[in-house]
Amino acid sequence: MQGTEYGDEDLRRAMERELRERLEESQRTGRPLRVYLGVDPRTSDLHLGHVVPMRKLRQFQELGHTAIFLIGSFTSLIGDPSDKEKARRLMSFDEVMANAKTYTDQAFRILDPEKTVIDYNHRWLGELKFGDLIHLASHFTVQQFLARETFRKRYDKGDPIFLHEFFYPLMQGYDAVALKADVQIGGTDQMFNIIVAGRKLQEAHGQKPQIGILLPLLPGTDGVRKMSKSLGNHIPLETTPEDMYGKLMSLPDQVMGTYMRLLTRWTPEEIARLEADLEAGRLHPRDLKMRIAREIVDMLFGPEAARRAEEHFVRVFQKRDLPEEMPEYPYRPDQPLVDLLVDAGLVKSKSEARRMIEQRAVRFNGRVLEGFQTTLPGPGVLQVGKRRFLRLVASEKAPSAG
RNA sequence: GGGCGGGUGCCCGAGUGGCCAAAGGGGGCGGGCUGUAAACCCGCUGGCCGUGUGCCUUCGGGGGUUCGAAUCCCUCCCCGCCCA
Repeated sequence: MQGTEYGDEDLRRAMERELRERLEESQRTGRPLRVYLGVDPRTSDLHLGHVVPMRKLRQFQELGHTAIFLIGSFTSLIGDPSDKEKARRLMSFDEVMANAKTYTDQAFRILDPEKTVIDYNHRWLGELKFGDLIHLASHFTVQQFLARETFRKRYDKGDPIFLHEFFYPLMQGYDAVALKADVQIGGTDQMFNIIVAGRKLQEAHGQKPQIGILLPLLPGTDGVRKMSKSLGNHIPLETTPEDMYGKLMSLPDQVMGTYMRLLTRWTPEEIARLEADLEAGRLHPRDLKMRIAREIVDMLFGPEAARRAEEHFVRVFQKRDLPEEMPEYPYRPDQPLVDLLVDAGLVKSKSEARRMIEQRAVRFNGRVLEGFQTTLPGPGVLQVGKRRFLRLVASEKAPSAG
């Protein structure tokens, strides 16, 4: 149960005991445990925050248990209210399935594709009748829901709480029933869904209640709030090793410990040593962060990609050299700078282009450019800010006469 | 269904006839500095061009009053509270 977090000693002890018993039983009977992790495709990206529970799932997988990666094709329609202080938009099934399209590919960066069971909860949630819902709901009181912090806050503030939001835990709880889950993995914000809703509904259906493994939440790039795409503080899995490395380097120093503990493959002893070195001034914070970034990129993309990502970072951000590779765009002698920046996609609008020029953020071959209507003397490297680069190349074909 | 309060830029929020492209904060971006795309400091943050006391679009939707509306009126939609 290393690395778990329950916020309540009794619960922790109970879960530890039950897990031990269930593992022993599994060993005795030869029946692997059914361990599941559910992820809602509210967006198209999985991110580093998802990696934490996925790695835990992978551990069970390696021990020979059945790992189920559940895609919340139905729960996503509502969205989990557990971690949000406002109601979420209802989504359409098509939208959700479109988002889910690459989820499995992304997940297989961590999970073993050969051994992972992929399932979708619309298969059973979509089949429930109104009467079934009434039965599920009858196991809970409104007070239990209102006691939850996120609903409590909204209630006190006079913010809307929609009735359908109460269905979310019922749905997730029923997932555990449908999957006959022995263990469910989730973040600490899943306490209610896993421990209350899931276990209660399983017992009501004559099943042994699942064991909840609750893992700490990974803070996002702001270093404070839970990583989430909707908060804009996420590091997506679907990106380049260079981008991931850079985003990791922009983390505030104070979350390095959390990242080491939750994401790296390092042992607690190694982490303790690194932290002691940091404390004593033997290890530079930047260097530690570079090691963390490299380790995480290595884990997800492999050692070679991690090495290249680090090189790129040193070259572009530390030495302020040009990146090895950059997008190309045809050079046109008559194209005014403002138009060029927009057409090439370096900025979103001409107004932004003008702002960038005014702020002396636009460089050509290393020299700051001035004047909106400036045209460039020839092919070369155009740069906006520190990280937007473009190689202007002579067109391969001469422009057709006309 | 009734009464009251509310719906403002990416988010939160101030503004209750002109000084409003709209305070302040957050986020984002840029510059400086650096140890890094941390921290810190400064600036920018609707669009368009002719960069000007410029033009266009924006304050839930539609309509109106006015020389002029985020602000007033009508109407519709949505949310909260209380009542039923």
